[in-house]
Parts: sequence; C-alpha cells; structure tokens
Amino acid sequence: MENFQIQISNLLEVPVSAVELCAEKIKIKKIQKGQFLLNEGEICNDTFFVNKGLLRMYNIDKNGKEHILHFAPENWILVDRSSLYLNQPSDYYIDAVEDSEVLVLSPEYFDFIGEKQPSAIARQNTLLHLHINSLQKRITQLLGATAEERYLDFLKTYPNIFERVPQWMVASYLGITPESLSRVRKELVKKK
Amino acid sequence: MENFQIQISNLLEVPVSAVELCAEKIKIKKIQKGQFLLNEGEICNDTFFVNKGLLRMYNIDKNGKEHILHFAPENWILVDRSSLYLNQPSDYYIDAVEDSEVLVLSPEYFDFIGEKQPSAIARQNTLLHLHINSLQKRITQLLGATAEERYLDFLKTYPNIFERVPQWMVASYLGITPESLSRVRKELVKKK
DNA sequence: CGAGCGCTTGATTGAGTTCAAAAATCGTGG
DNA sequence: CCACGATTTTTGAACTCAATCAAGCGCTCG
Repeated sequence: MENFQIQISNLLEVPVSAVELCAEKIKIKKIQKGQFLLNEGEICNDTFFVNKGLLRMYNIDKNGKEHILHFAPENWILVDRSSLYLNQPSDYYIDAVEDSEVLVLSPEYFDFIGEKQPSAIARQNTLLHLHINSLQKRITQLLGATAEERYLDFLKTYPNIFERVPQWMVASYLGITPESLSRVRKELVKKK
Repeated sequence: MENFQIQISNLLEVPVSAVELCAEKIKIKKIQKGQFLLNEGEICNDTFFVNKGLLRMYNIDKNGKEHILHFAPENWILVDRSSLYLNQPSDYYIDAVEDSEVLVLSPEYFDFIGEKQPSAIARQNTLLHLHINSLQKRITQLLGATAEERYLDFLKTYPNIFERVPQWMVASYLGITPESLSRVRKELVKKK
C-alpha cells in the first residue's frame, strides 16, 4: 500500500479501506521548485495535499511585494477555499518551494469518499473550522504582536520549516523586510 | 409579519414561508450598549444576527489592548465559528456598541431550517466561504497596506459605520493608535 | 458646573524600512 | 571538484511611519 493513502486516512480520519476505494480518483502530481499549481486570476479547482516537499500560497500587492499567507509542508493541505467553493478567480499564487509531490484532490473526490464514509464530510467541516481558527489568530497577531513575537510564533507554528525556506520568504510571511528579520534574529541570539 | 423574518429570508436565500415555519425557534435578545453576548473563555453557542444596532467582536492581547476582528451592523451576522463548531473556548469578546436587538440563531435552528429547505445548508456554506474570503483579504491587507490604505478600505467595507462608533474603535480595528488615526484623517483632509 | 471621556495636537521616541554594500552561501557548468 | 556568478544574508546609516507621552479642547451627562 502506498504511503499517501495512510496520510489521507489520517487527514480525513477514515479507515484506510475507505481511502483505497477512491484511490484511482486521486491524481498525483510532481512539481519542481518554482512551478505553479495556481496563478492569480485562475479558479482554484482542487485541494492540494502535500505528500513530499513544501508549497506556499501568497499574493502580490500593488507595489509588487509578495505576502505569504500559508506554507504547506508534508501532510498539510493547501487550497484557496473561497475560490474553490465560490468559483471565483483567486487572488493568490501557489507554487513549490522545494521539488514536491502533491495529491490533487478534486471536489468529486471528496464527494465520493463522503458517500463511502459519511464521517469524512464532518471531518472536512472540522478542517474548515480549524482553518478559520488559524486565520483569526493570524489577524489578531498581526494587529497586536511585534516582529519578534510573530517570528517566534512562526517557529512554533511551522517547526523545522525555517531551515527549508529562504529567510526572505519567512520575512514575507511575517510582513517584514528580510533585513528586519535578520536583525530580529540577531537580537534573539544576543538575549540568550 | 415581522421585519426580521424578511431579513433572515434574505440572508439564507430561502422563501419567507420557510423562515416562518421556524419562527418560534428564534430567540430575540435586546442588549444595551456595553453588554456582552460572548466572553473570552466561553464557548460560542449561537450565531447572532443583528436586527437593530451594532456589535463588535474583539480580543484583548497580553498588553491589555483590544483588537477588533469584526463589526456587525444591521443584517450582519456575528459568531466565533471556530468556537461554535469545534466547541472550544473562544479567544474573543462580543459586545454591543449601540443598544441593539439580535436574533439568537442556535445550531438547532440551522438544522431545522435546513430540513425544511435544503438550499439553506448550501447557503450557509457560502456564507462560511465568504467569511474565509474576508479573513484572507484582511490578512494580506495587514501584511501589505499602510494605515491610510487600511482606513480607506475600512470606509468601503463598513459604509456609514464610522459615524456610529468612537474613533478609537476604528483605530483598534485598523491596528493603529487613536492618535495615529486622527493624523491619518487630518492628512486625508489636506490632500483634498 | 465639573468630572470624565474622546479627539486633537505637539514633541519625542522607537520599531521597522530603505538604500547601499559587504560577506556568506548556493548552484551550476566546465 | 572547483570556480565563478547569482542569490541570500548580514551589516551600516539615514530615514519614515506610527507609537508614546503629555497637554489642551470640547462635549456630554450626572
């Protein structure tokens, strides 16, 4: 049995047997570092489950600056839910930070597995609400916390990811310049 | 027929007749300015539909500062969805900015109206995804936009609300100090 | 009328940006 | 495997936006 079936089983909290029934509905896609799964203006048609590698989702503001909304390492999912559900052009890009392998989960896939295993539907709703929870926390953090606090929180939220992405991407996630992040880190070393 | 039934009918995009069937499941609550519908640490058990008045949802950071996540004027809904769905203690407060009248919509209410009118369920999902959309936009805005840009965007998002709330609350929504907002506004007057 | 609250204004401070350049690291082709 | 160019990170100096601290004004409500 392929490893990814176990991961999907964990994600959706359904028996592996149910996942196996839908195995042929999953497309596996390998993408190289820098390649895109979603471009601004496109409709996000699928949910991406990261089997190997690391993706990010970001947008570009009117000054041409990138702002990263999420990273997604192994076993995370990445999707612009509002574009997917509402069938609206997305404001975001999704690309690979490392050479990656993703499982492309279509809405039909979720329908199908929901039929086989109704609890999967509730689980999707839970994932949706966990997502809302993280978005809300991110907002209150951006409203109130300093660059240093946000950086420390990033390290907790994404353990072991700092080593895998260029530092300027972390800065872009935090909403500060790469120079500022470099200084924040220098200060933290001094403190210890 | 009461006005609020028409509003709920609009919100859920179902015939007024379906709303009427569930009318007795709705609790109407009047709350005075400053009174709370949700306290930090409590589980958010209901969705609040603002029939009259104006509410806000906010949290308090470790320095004791308030950060407003949402305002909700007439015909808007307000709820900590992650607390409601996941049954987790909320990080947020909900209170009345003006004397208000809210419809307390329990999960059972939504179940009930969903049975009478299945399209209401899909509509709830749409509302959920519109909510995600607005949270995502807020994050990218906080990551990239200046205080002035955020203020102008607030005026668009919440037309006619500026006049109804103290200016320091708007500042708290924008993530700046009241003094800064005062200066931002002064600059905007000069520009014209 | 006076106390309190909200808003403004001024002076100062400070966190983070910008611009510039050096240092370190990465990656790719020879 | 090394070398060279490109990218990333660090550091420095000047600057800017917004925060802080403080004072004063105006309004409201008891």
